[in-house]
Amino acid sequence: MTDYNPHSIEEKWQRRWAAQRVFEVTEEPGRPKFYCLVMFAYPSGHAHVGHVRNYMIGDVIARMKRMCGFNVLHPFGWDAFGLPAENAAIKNRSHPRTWTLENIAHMKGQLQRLGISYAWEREFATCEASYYKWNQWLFLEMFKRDLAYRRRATVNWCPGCATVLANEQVVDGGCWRCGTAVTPRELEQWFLRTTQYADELLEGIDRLDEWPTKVLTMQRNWIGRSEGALVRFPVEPAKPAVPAVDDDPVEIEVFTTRIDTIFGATCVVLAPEHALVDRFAAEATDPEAFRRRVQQFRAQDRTERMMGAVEKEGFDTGRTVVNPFTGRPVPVWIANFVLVQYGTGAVMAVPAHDQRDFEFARKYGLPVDVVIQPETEGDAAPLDGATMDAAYAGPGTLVRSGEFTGRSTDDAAAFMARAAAARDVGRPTVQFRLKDWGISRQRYWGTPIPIIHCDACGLQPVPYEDLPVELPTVAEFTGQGDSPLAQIPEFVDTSCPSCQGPARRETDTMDTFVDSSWYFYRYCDASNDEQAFDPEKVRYWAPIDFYIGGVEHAILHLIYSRFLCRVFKDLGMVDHDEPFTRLLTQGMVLRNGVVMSKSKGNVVDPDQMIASYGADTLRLYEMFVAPPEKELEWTDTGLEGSFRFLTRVWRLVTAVCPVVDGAPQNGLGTMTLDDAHRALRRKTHESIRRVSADLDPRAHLNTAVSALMELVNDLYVFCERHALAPHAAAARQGTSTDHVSIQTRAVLGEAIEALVLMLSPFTPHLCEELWERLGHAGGLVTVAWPTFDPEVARADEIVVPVQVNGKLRARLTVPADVSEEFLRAAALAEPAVQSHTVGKIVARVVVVRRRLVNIVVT
RNA sequence: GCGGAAGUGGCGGAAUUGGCAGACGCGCAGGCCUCAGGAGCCUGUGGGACCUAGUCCCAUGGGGGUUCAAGUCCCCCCUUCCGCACCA
Repeated sequence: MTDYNPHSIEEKWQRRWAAQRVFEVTEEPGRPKFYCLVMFAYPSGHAHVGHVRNYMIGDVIARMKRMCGFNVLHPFGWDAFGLPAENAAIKNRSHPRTWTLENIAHMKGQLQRLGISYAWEREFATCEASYYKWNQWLFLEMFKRDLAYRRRATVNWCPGCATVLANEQVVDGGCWRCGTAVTPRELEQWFLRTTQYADELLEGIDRLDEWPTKVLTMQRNWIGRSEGALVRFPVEPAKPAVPAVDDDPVEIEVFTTRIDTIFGATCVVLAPEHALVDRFAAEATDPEAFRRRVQQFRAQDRTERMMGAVEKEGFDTGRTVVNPFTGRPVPVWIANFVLVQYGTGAVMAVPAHDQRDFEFARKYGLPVDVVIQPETEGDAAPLDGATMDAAYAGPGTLVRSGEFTGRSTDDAAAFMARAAAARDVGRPTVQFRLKDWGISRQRYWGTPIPIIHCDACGLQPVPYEDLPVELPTVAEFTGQGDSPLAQIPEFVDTSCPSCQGPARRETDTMDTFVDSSWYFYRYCDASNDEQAFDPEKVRYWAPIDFYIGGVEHAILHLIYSRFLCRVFKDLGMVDHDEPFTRLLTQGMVLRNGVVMSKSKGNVVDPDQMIASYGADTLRLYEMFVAPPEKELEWTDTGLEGSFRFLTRVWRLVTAVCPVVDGAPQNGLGTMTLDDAHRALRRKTHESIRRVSADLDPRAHLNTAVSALMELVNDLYVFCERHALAPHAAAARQGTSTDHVSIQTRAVLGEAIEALVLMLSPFTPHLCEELWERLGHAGGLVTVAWPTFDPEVARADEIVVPVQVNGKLRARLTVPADVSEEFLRAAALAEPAVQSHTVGKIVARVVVVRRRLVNIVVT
């Protein structure tokens, strides 16, 4: 018997898999497909054992599904555009491409050494023109349909990265990547019209029943649908002493979800950034003082203001508007707690029924007018604006609300919104927190936006035949100036496709999330240079059956992808509603209680682990030690335990090879077996049942491994009893198999082969090697997954616990198919039970067949 | 503040439908085998009590409840993690 030597085994099988292209697939109509995908990688440099965890999870599922007869697409690629490459280029005075390609080469080697079963022939990197050409094509299709548009907007500017960020990329007021506090900036920007699909994106969530609820909740919150009404308050003229800046009558439009409280609106409040603020300042008696106060609010830390950490402050503009429902004038204030980016940037304040408004009113002595009275119980006093100490936001009956007085809040809001529409002072509406997706980035290392600016013709799409607009090679990266592309005249200067006159290219590049929001379709047809993908191929493979990735993409990537899925559907290129049927968000890998990361200095390099223990040990350890969704605390001793287990498997299988080789397993059904043999068969079939269910549909990889460990433990006991290797005592008796019965050989053979097959998704190299040594040629990648016989898996004797008043008192060993009556009688006759029932009245005996007996005494 | 998930031995974690709590592994202890053991194999390992071959009690964050039966279902509270955060 030779020792378990992972290195030679792993190299041997990795070479063979590649040479025989065993993981490459094509469409096979009529054969069930399975699209297993892990989120592709940003090539940041070196992957650590935390990065590779999800690749290993995906590999277990892919390999298992392959054995179950599915045509499995399991591709990999690179999310290769992005800032770090550019920053590294600035630092090293090199080119982002160089840095990126080197990292890809290294990380690909790491994944290949782990034996992940990717269809490498479909690999691509998004920084290749053959990929981003289709980004540009997609952009133009959207531009044609008005789903991509340009407008001047206040955007989130990250001074650290010197670029714009989408709302989704601002985390706690800072840049999601570098953490620098973002600042507002006015720029012409490109947007994708995600709001067009806001309702669809929200409703679709209800059908994503194989996604973690956490992700669904986050998406619902992010979309932030809110039903309410827009109401216009006409602005009254400024005092005659101050000339109006212009004579247009103006209105302030507010969004409210509580139009039923509008009779209690005692002022209207504008955000400091509201469009009317400047005009009001100009028309104020002391414009300078007015502007100074506004400026104070605008200067307040944006983050803190958004997070409500700043005290509510405001001032009266001196202007009034008319409440369209009461006809009475109410003052207009400007306050720091009103957000310009939500709704209309103006609100009506109803202090009696909104806590924020209440606090504001109390601070500045504004009236608190109660217009909703709750259902009073008994003699509770009705609400009084003068004495309340908090707003009442609950349900009730409208009071002092004109013709609406007496209505219930249940339907008043909808009714009054319609009334506003009838009077032409407002309308019912739905607000979303979700905004259109700003995709302009003032950086080099991304997809150039294929638009040409012509002074005569305006925005002109680059003609399709001119795609791709390739990134020019930039000689040197300095990090100076706003947009690298804008500094390259050869790139910028072009001619208008429409009038042939001189024109300028757009110099913004696309947010890299555009690249990553449709790459899964490209895998289906990765080398197509005629179109983004052949819809027929995507029809075969999509949607993705199993998608694995980090929960950090719960909002950004997964909403953008769901959005582009709908765009492709409208383009007639896909026919499914949702791109990802099932989503698994894997947990992080920690070491010493903190997330493994280069900056924390606690990373473990997979290559070092492979050098010490082999890839199979690393794979098994990460699959076994925690469920996929949970965090995994890295321990060296745990890893050694996994190595020990594989050594145990190796010794077991190689030792019994001569015994089981050629054993007549197909005769098992007719053989007469003794108890020990039946027990092992039962364990084998029970293990097949458990492992199969644990992998699919449960994806409880850790319990699947423990079931296999149990099987191995039982096999060791069986071998010891039957004087077989690998036990030391047996080994001393020599390797002769003469004493081994045909029954033993058959039962053992069945168990060993099932073990090797079921372990193979976890530790494929080891299992391939063992499978070959068991006498099978041709590899096991597509060998059928073992099936179990429920009759064999069922125990013929079972242990039934007996409780008295819910406390365990005895155990009965009985035939599995025993009747309830027998169980009941046997339980009552048990001495250990009788000692607790003697002298008492048996009130009830609960018998659950095959589970337990509970005797209730009083 | 709102929403979500979770809380089980010394540790990682099991427990598909309410039915023997602690599978499997790590660690620890003892034994076998050995020149040796940081290899291998076997055994033990939630806590406590006692009349210690055994028996009994307690135990899944805390407290109530439903039930013959609760880690699992319901209510209240505590803690941790995550998400959203003045969204009108």
